[in-house]
Amino acid sequence: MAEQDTTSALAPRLADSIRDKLISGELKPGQRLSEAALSTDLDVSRNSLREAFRLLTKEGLLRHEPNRGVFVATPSMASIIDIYRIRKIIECQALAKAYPKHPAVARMRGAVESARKASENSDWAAVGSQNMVFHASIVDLADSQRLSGFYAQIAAELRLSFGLLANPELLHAPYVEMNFAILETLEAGRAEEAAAALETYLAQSERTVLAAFGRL
Amino acid sequence: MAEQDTTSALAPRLADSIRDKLISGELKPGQRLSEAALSTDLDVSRNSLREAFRLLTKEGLLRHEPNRGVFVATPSMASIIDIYRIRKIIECQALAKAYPKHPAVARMRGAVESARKASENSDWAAVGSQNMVFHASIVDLADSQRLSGFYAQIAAELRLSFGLLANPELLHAPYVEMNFAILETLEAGRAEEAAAALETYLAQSERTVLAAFGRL
DNA sequence: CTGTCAATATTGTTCAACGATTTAATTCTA
DNA sequence: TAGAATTAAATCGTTGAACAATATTGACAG
Repeated sequence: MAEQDTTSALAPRLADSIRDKLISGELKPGQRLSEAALSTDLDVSRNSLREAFRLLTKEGLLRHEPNRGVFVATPSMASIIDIYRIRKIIECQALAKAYPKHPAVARMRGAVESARKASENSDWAAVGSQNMVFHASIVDLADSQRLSGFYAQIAAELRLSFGLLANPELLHAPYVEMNFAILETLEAGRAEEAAAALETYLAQSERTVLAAFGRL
Repeated sequence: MAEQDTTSALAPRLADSIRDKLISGELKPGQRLSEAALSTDLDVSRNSLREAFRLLTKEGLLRHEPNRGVFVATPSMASIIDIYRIRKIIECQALAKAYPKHPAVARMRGAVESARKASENSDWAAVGSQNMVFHASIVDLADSQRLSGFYAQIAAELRLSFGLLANPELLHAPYVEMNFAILETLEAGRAEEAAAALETYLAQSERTVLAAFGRL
């Protein structure tokens, strides 16, 4: 990997590191994160670690219980519904009003192509990642830094939910070609139509995820 | 005021306290916040204060420069445009798809009524606050905790911009009756029409704010 | 088995310290 | 005197230790 960036502050780097472990599933929902244990583990002081905890708590990835510690957030049906509600509002609007030659369209295309290759290799984790890139790029169409940042946050939270679910193929594979269709429609200048397709997509995806979640 | 809530953690309370000072204008944009000075001022440790700083930085209210300290965020035209872009997407969609008997509608009505009273008394600060309550309630129509939280954040950032501008009457007074009209349209079951009116409203408000900002 | 109470562990907060970086002041040179 | 270079002061970044407050555990009595 690349050498760590010592220029930036420690706490955000710690938060990045922990976030990766959360998304990768190394840290499991509900698990308690001991300040003492983690601080010696990561070789940082308790104070620095606590600063990182605050950031992740604000992102919704950790839950803080006073005098008891921080825990990995436990996804629920309610949180999944909440997040999909937001996705429908933000992604569909961003797409509906998009300029077909926006720079983010290139990123959408790149994500679709990468997802196809990963799909051929049955690398479902990569398919999932590229799928996320595709949708983040849709939000980028709205040209709002803050909105993109917010979306990145709820996307991370959603990935936490995905981590709980078995069968990643079922969760991601069917959507590669739907993404492609949406992209084509957008580039053809029919943004409204693409947005309608995306809404259908999201509704279907939500049903799948909730069903899988209900099976736990 | 009420006695302080010692049950909750210190850092969030500090953040609340500082946020109030930011919105009220007690702390002015661009101003540097010394850790040492503020910690003795508020009678807390530097560590606790730093935790509060991180929270507010993540909210966009403070800007952090490595090894130089934190500064009150300086609103810019870019940030105002960014925020209005988000408002159009979120508020209009929330309103367009709203259920006319949603509990948040009552809060909208309360805000309109309070704003009218404040307007009669020429209490423009109160008019502005109630205006914010009205729009936050619109977002609540979408029934998404996360979305409402995010909106609260950008609303705070927008209030920071308002604080820079003179003539609060011009910024808030004209919109009281427009809010009322939107509310009536929604309650009449014409949500789409209300959303269209809101979009016009937001475009006009944005122009006014940007114009005032340009005069600085 | 259940409730009480002490012992233990963990978090919440503060303080002091020190290296690193920025900012201000001072000195030196042309 | 103006400007550049150097030194000194202030501030941040991070750590470690300390102690109070709270939560958990385990022993014990009934």
